[in-house]
Order: sequence, then structure tokens, then C-alpha cells
Amino acid sequence: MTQKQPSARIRRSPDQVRAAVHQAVIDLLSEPEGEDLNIPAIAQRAGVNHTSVYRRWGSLDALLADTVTTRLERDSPLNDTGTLRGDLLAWAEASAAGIRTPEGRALVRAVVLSMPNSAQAQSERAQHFQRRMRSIEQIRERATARGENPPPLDQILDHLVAPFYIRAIFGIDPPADGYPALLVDRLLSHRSEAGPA
Amino acid sequence: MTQKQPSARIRRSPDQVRAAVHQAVIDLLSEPEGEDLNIPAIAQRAGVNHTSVYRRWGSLDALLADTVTTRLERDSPLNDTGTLRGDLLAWAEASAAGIRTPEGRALVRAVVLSMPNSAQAQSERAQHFQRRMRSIEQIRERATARGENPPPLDQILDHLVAPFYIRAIFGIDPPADGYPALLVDRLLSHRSEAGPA
DNA sequence: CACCAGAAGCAAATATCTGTGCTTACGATG
DNA sequence: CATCGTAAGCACAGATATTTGCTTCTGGTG
Repeated sequence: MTQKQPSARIRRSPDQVRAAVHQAVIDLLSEPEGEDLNIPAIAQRAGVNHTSVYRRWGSLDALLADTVTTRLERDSPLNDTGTLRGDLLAWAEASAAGIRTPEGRALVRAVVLSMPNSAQAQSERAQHFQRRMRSIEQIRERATARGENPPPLDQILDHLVAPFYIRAIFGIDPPADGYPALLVDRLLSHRSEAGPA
Repeated sequence: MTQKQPSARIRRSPDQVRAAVHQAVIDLLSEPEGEDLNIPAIAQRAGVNHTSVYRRWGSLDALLADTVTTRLERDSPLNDTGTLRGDLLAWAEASAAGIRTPEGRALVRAVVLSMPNSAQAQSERAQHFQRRMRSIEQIRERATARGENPPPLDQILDHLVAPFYIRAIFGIDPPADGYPALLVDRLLSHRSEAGPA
């Protein structure tokens, strides 16, 4: 009769499932095989029933956004170095190190992929962006609190953040060791040129 | 008996189909509704049988890449202004104008989306990138031919191209009118600082 | 003008993704 | 230690996407 032996049914706790699914997303994005990312594939990779994924996250976008947010918060301690330049440099060093690994590039890719194309989403979009820039904002706030005069967000975005994103997207390694310092130097030297209003 | 009246079956030439499908891709990407892009939807929008799309392009990635390449080549005349600064400025102005429209942002988004994750694709990836940077390379070559000393590709990428991409991705409008000139100025002023080897 | 290669359209089959109702395990609470 | 809410797993159903075999039109060639 081979009873169904229901005890064989292994089940993991919600937290374990969450972690396994997040890891599966990163794994699949990092993988050489460029199969397209979808929920069934992620679930299988994570060893989780796909219905669990559908019920918890609902859509691939939501899952990607959650994965990105969780990972970035986990991996970006963002400790205070005492100066604006130090903080920016630390951020850049971490980013440079990050996009050298397939996993790190995958994360950036995920950020882009999870960006809602939709545009009724103008607000959702902005919120998404805000969250992504939170660490930069914090650096600016700390600098201001110290009495330093940080460059506007736009400039940091253009000259520090953008170069890392574009490299991650196109799969280009950052040029050399001094790269982060170079970017920070340029950013800060600019600021003095372009006077505030 | 209402014969099938086979003459009612309208058919377009391959070129017409190609153009209609490209336009449908752009239309759907620009549209406020953020429904996800897929081949059946594109085919329907283009008024083309979906099997035609499958047979001609095979995958959504390939279709996106083809669309992007065709459009960019069509819309980027890249005329010679006589100076390096002028050419760079023209490029930047065109880019700034481009990403102000939903269609333009959609195009950039398509570039990113069509970027092969795949990586057997390391070569394919590089080729994709090369094609995207072709206009920049041409600007550099012309400058060199004139006896000017253009900044290395890396720097142009970081300080001129990257800012436009990141803005398109996150849906941020370029700040102000003088923006392109500002970016070009910064790029060129840098070049003198960082001496050549 | 007849013929032929190439490609578009149609229909139907197959594969894959997405969602639902239900059962069952886990962990918290009293 | 009994109870209960939450969420995971299973089976199955519905919706979509992808592929295939075939027919029919188009445009070029001799």
C-alpha cells in the first residue's frame, strides 16, 4: 500500500524559504547560462514549491525588489569614517569590489530589472530610486551635520554612482586600483568649480 | 456557403513586417501601462501574426537588440561639427533630448534589457557594447584625425555616457538646460588634469 | 509570362507559467 | 501540553507563451 508517508514531506520555515529564494535569484542572475529569470526556475533552484513564491511575492518584480533591498542592507554596513571624502571613498571602494564579482553585478542587474517600467508608477519609481540612494543620502546628511558642504545628489549620482552602474550593466571591470579615489577626487574638485546658487 | 474568401487575407512584405514590429516594440515600451513585454503582445500590436515574429527573431532579446540597433542608427546622424567639443556636445544634446521623451527612455531601457545576461556571451556582450559605443568611437577617431587629443573611452563613458544612462534607467529628467554643456566641460577639463602615460 | 525561393499567415499541438483549494507542518501562546 | 494562526507543500486547473506543419502570397529571375 505504500502509504504516502507524509512525514517525508520536508518543510522549511518561512525565513529559510525567504533566504533560499533570495539566494536562488542571485545565483540564477550570476550564472553564465543566460536563461531568462522566472518564478518557476527560481523556485526549483531554491528547492521550494513555486506556489510558495507566488503567494508570498506575487510577481517577479516584487521578488527582485525585495531581494535587492535585503541584500544591499545586509552587505552595506556603511560605517562612518569621519569625513565626507572618507565616506564617499568607502562607498566607492565597496562598489568597485562589488561589481568585480558575478554576484555583485547580478545585484545591480536586479536593481535595473526591478525598476518598474510602468509609469503610472512615477511615484513608485521615485520611491524605488530613493531607497537605492539612501546610503548616499546618509553620507550627505552626515557631512552636513559635521559642517561639511557635500555636493548635491545630482552630482554624486552622475560622477560616482553612474560609472559603477554602467560598468555593471555592460560587464566592464573598473579600470585600476586607484579608480575609486579618482572618481571621488573628480567629484569633490568639481564641487568647488560649480558654485551654488 | 461563405467561402473562406482567401483574398481577404492581407499580407505585408517582410520589410513592412519588420518596421511594424519595431514600432510596436517602441510603442509598448513607451506606454504608461507597465505590462510586461512579450512576443504575442508585440505581434498583436503590430498587426502581425505572432509566428512570424517567432520565426524571424526567435527570442525577445534578439528582437529588442535588433530594434535598438536599427532605431539608433536611423536616429543618430552624427554629423561632424568640426571640433571635439562640438561633437561631444551634439551627442550630449541629442541624448538629453532623447531621454526626455518616453520613447527615448524606452530605447535606453531596451538597450539594458537586451544586454545579454548570458555570458557564454562574454563576447556577445562586448560586441553589444561596442556597437552601442560606436558613435563615441567615431567622435574620438575624428578628433584624433584633426590632431586633437580626445579623452580615453573610459572617461567619456564615465562622465558623459553613464549619467544619461542612469537617468534614463531611473526615470530622472536631466536637470537643466545647460546640463549637456556642463558634462562636456567637466569631461574635457579633467582630461588635462589626468596626464597621459 | 511561368516558375521558384522566401516568408507571412493560419490552425492546432505542446510546453510553460500563473493561480486556487486544500492538507499539513511549524512555532507561538496560553 | 493543548490550541491556533500562519505559511509551506501538493494536486490540479486555467491562462499564456512557444513551436510545428501546412497553405498561400510576394517579388525576383529566366
